[in-house]
Amino acid sequence: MHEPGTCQSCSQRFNSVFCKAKDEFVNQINEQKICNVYKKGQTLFNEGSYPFGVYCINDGKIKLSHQGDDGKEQIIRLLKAGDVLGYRALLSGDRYSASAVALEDTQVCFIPKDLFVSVLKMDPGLAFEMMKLLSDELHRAEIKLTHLAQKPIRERLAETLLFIKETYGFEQDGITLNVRLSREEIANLVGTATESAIRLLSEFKKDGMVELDGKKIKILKAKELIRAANLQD
Amino acid sequence: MHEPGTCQSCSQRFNSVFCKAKDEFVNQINEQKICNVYKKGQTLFNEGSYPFGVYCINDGKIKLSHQGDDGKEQIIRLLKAGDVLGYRALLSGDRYSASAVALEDTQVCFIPKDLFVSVLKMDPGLAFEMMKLLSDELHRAEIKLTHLAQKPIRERLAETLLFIKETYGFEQDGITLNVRLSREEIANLVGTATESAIRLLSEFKKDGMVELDGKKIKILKAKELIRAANLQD
DNA sequence: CGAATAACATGATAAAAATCATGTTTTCTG
DNA sequence: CAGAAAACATGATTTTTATCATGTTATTCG
Repeated sequence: MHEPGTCQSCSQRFNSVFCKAKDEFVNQINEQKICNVYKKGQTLFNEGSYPFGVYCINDGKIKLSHQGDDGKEQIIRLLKAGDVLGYRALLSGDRYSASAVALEDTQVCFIPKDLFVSVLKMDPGLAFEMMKLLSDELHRAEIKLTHLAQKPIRERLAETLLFIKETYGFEQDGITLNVRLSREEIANLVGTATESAIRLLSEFKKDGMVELDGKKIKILKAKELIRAANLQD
Repeated sequence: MHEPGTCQSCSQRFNSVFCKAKDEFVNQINEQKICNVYKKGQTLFNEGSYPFGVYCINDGKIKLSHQGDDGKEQIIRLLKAGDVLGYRALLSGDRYSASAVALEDTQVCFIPKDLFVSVLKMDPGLAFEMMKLLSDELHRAEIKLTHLAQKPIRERLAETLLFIKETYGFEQDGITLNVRLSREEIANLVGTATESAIRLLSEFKKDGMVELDGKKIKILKAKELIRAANLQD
């Protein structure tokens, strides 16, 4: 991980919600941004606290999770370089409804609330991208909601593995998922008990669909996994 | 239900996402809007088709639902006068991911896509309200997602009844939910089997929390229902 | 390095929820 | 209005999933 440069030359600039933002505003953001590194396991913000701005991931991985009423974690989003977080609460005028924790050492730029809001008001391009982002997230949430309500855990686990693949891709070998998640985190992504996730992962392994080596998960038969996920869309 | 007037004088104007929109744009919308009445059970749009604009409910009630992979309905939103629908797909540049069906005779105004988008680009007030709306919906979806993953059906049913109350309120008597939903629809809102919803409603009745008279549901003990929903937030 | 702790794994059991079956009531429709 | 269809209700059964228990393997940290 190298030092962050300017927003203008940021490798993620055209890969993020800021892709359509005017140069003039990108310059303003560059001047006021505050870059920071969060070590693996560190918290960016906590559910219940007030947002003071948005975070833009330069490099690394972050999980966003809710605390269920009984204290159980539910992971609602996985974020990577180019992703922005913290906007939901800010736009709703709410406290954070989720906590953000780094899954590995992660470099993020913080953009203060007032600046973000004022740019959003002056730059329709950014505003539109923001609406698109929100709409896409809403879509994803609604699909997940339907699957949680209707699909058995085995299918949801298969789907989750494919989702992790979509989000973080593979390592150089082309088959190992490029993120390390505990079985508990996988369970909290699927929405099930940790033991159930472990058990089904073992089944997938027995069926030859995946290979397990500690937290390294290799996808051996993506097609069968897709079948196991039973996706129509 | 009376004839729709102008958007300028619409009873829902300041009750909707258009509350902050400039008069100039409201006038434009008024000129191009197309009003329509949908009978109970009629479909406004279907999952999979392309959006040509957004719908603004003047009077009535609408359900938005997904089709699960196995064909089972999942109701993702309940809408009432003042609510707008169809924007998610439009902003994502997608097809509709849900179908909209009138729960009773409903009057809606249709605003063509191009007009809506162009106003959205020129009116930051409207754009901001739209972002707030999307953020709020996203929030709701994420909470529901967590509850689907973590809470037993009994709690979710209690929560659903309270949600219906929040959305549609009571009839004049102050205790009867102001909407008629079939047991199957309630189940599809809760995310459970119809029989389970029926069974638990009977339990709630036996416990004296609700009174059932066909599709009329009376909330007798709201406090106990809140307790049964086991809400921390 | 080695003890302590956390994560992983798996079997046994219990609880939750879906499905199946059947009968009743309500609603729709000719 | 009567017959048909749909919705509602409830018991019995099966399936799914969570929980509990216990042992093993990794990780962390002094």
